Parts: sequence; C-alpha cells; structure tokens
Amino acid sequence: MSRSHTRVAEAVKDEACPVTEVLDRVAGKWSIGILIAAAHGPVRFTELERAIKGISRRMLTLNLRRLERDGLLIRTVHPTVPPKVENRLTPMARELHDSLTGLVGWAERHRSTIAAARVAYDTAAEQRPDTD
Amino acid sequence: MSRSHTRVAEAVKDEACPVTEVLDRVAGKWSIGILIAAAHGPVRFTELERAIKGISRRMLTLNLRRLERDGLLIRTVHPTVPPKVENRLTPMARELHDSLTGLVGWAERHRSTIAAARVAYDTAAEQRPDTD
DNA sequence: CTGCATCCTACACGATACTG
DNA sequence: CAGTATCGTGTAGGATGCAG
Repeated sequence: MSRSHTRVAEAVKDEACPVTEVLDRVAGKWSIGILIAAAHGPVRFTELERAIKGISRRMLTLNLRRLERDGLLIRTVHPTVPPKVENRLTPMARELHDSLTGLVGWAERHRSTIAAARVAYDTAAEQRPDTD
Repeated sequence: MSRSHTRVAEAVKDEACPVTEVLDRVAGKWSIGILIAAAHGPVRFTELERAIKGISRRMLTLNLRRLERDGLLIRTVHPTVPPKVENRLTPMARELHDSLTGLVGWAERHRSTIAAARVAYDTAAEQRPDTD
C-alpha cells in the first residue's frame, strides 16, 4: 500500500491543489451549515437566519455572497416592498451537499467518541507537570 | 488551557449543531490535507511536511496535536536517537477520510466552473459603478 | 425584510530561531 | 528528526447601529 497514494501526496503540494481549493470554499464556521440549510429548496434570508441559529446577520450575508460568487448559490431578489430574497443551491452545490451530509453524519456518529478522546487527552496532559 | 472556545460555543447548543462540530474539526487550512496525506498508513513527521508542502512546521505540529486530541490520529513516538514519530489515522478518521475524498473529488470536478463563476461575479460587480 | 458600515477581539497562520 | 518558543500579520467573526 504505497504507490497509489503517491498521487495524493502530489495533489496536495501547492496552493493550487484542490484540497486547499475546497477548503477555502467550505472553510469558515457557517458555510457548511448554510449549504445544508439551503439545500431543501428556496429559502429566504430570515429563514436561514433562524434555521442556523447562532449566526449573525453579517456572517450570513457575507457567506451567502461568497457562495453566490463561487456559483454555489443562486440569489433571487424579488423587488417587492418588503424585500424578498430566495436562496437556492445550484446543482453543483447539491453534489457538494452530499459530501457535506456525509461529513455531518460522521460527526454525529463519532461525536461522543471524540469528546471522550478530548477529555482523555486533556486529562493525560494535566497529569504531566511537564505539559503544564 | 483550553478556555476561550468561542468557536464552538461549547455545550449550549452542541446537540443542535453537529454541523459546527465537524466544522471545527475540519476547519483550518491544513486539517483535510493532513488527514488525506496520513491516510495511507504510518507517516513520519517530515514525510507529511514534504507531502503537504506549503505547510509550516508549526502548523503541522499544531494540527497533528489537535487531530490526536480528537482521537483522529495516533502518534507513535519511537525513542530512538534520531527521533522517529509515526502518525496514522484511527478507524474513525478513516471514515472521515472517505467523506473528505468525496469533497476533494467534488472540488476537482467543479474547480473550473467555480473559477468561472467567480470571474463572472467579479466582472459583473465591476460593471456596476453603483457598487463602487 | 434584507442588508451594509463600523468597530473590535480572537485566533489561525507564517517566519524565524532554538533544542533534545 | 521532530519538535518548541516567540513575534507579527491577516482576517474571520461578533456586536451594534443605520438604511432601502
């Protein structure tokens, strides 16, 4: 088990690598949440704001813009008096959404294990006066 | 000290957002790259450093520690004269790795589309003196 | 309702130097 | 080889207030 992975290492080399690319796009505290929250069809700004919970208007706006800029999100503005904006994912984003749910599923499955690992790690660290 | 977890907002709404959980773990410029680079078995520090290329020693170390703390990575130190440290993913991390490669695959498939979308978006923005 | 402007803090990351 | 220590920077993100 070695040769086939060489390409992975090579793929990871410079800034232009897809890894960093996707990272940049999905990075951030809210991107994934927004993508998932917006996945079930046209969603309005306020809906997202409530759905995601914890996100600030500023962050929602900024992330929405970035996603739109990357062609992951389509923002439809209805020039009505009370402004109405519908956000929906592009097909491309829906593909991403699949990987994302996979990620979330993983998180759900192992959350407790991870939490335990952290406690164990921290405890072990505290046991070591050196690490203090 | 592990204080100041402004990021996760801790236990308050942890159950509510496994999204944020996973985000926090995969967030960062290098986490994914490291996980992928370390996926093919025991890898030494320097190997990772060379494989990922662009990463600083400091960042490699920090991320390695975090992954280890979360129970995603096992760090085996061989107390030999030239220190030898082997890093390998835990089974849990391997599952994550699958989602990750999915993510990377998506990135590879749509990279050009995204780039185009950006250009289009930016161009459109420049066309609008109003936006100035 | 949807968003932008401003201010401010925290932290991720980089560069460099030192060490066992 | 595999880190650690320190300093400096950029920017993500939060809080608040104003606006079409």
